Amino acid sequence: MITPTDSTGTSEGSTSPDMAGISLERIKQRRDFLHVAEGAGWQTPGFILQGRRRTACNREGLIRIGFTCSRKVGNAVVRNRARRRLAHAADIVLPHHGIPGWDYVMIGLRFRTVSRNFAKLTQDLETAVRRLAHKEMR
RNA sequence: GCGGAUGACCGGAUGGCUGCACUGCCGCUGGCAGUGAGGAAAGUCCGGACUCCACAGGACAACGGUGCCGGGUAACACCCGGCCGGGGAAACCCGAGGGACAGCGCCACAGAAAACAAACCGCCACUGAACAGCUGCGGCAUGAUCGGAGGUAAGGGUGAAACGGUGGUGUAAGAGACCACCGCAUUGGCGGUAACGUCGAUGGCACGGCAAGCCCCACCGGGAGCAAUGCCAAAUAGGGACGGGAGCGGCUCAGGCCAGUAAGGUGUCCUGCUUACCGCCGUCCGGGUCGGCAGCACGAGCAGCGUGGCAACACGGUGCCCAGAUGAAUGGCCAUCAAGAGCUCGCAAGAGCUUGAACAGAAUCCGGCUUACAGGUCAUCCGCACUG
Repeated sequence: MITPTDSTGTSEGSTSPDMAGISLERIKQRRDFLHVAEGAGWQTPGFILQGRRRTACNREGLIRIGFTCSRKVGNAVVRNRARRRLAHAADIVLPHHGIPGWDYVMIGLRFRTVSRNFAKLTQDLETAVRRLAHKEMR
């Protein structure tokens, strides 16, 4: 019920000219995950978001995003599904609401990441991004 | 038709929109096309392939595994066929199924007794005592009670298991003491490749169970694993080789300023000289972390055909190429259709609505085993009922 509007939203976002300066990249190195984990965190009903501004910001318009779903989330099928949902939500939200120059990590939770309504999952991500920015200011 | 047994199979289909990974192409911030999970991909329990290490001669010891027979296989703890034992009315199912005179050990509870014989309740005759009975008064083919010294293991009861079983002869009562059948042991014939079966003879019961307690016997096994292993190789630091490399000022009254610098150390005390060494600079070499590439998908491969074989399987020829990621792709939604399930209406045929799902995700690759699994399909067989 929500996904058709979501999918058209992403297609508009990726092709819109005002978002041309922002690009997304996946975090794959363990030391990057550990670096982000030292920053601020915010728990939502569907996941935990960690975020940190990169110190050596060589590329200004870049947002990096990583996903982690440990074995506590469930078996392999459930883990893959949780990771895909988080990645999809990040593709929708971060080009609009993410702060360039930041690294984010989304952590999946047992049962809740998979069962959470997807529209609410995207809203959670928006508020979490704002909260992290607010925490960083203080 | 109902109930059951066994074996095999499927694990929604089609279309659209939109994502992801890899490959190829193009007019390359992108676009197009192709391909993209399973029967268990799982558990990581066995067996291999392939690497490296060790030994390069295998054996012995230790440790681990396997354990009826024959066959299949690269190999196996797997598969096929058979044997034996147990279960079932049957189809069929289950079985770590070698050795208990090589040795050690154990046999709880119950029971009299648990391994070498014995005897609790019993049964039996003998004998002694007193009592009763009978008497011809000497006693007794008498009855029951108590004691003594024996015989016996049939019956009772316990147990997973009790020193062969059932029936008879026999006896005081009994007992393989004897007989018949069965079991057992030894032995011979026949059938079978064999496990084993079968027929007979002899013996006369001796030799309890547990080897899934240790053990013995036979056979098998060197160790570690794709994060194996090989190649390429940046920055930083460190190692080695070769080469290079000698400077000491000026201004200002002073404070200070300008210029230059790796310019300093070691060598028997000092001075001078020298580049002998370190530190310094350059070039090269080797090791090596992150990373990249190979290993890595044409293989004990898949489909169907033929031949041999009861079968597992083998052989032959035909066709096909079918995931390859590395914080790890293969997803989501919609529509239509289909097996099935539920509810309502209906005598029924049927109609309407809802649902349309399980276990679960490749990670070097194969052969197995085990475990999980919504719903469904097919074949063969057994029993019962019905029809003819």
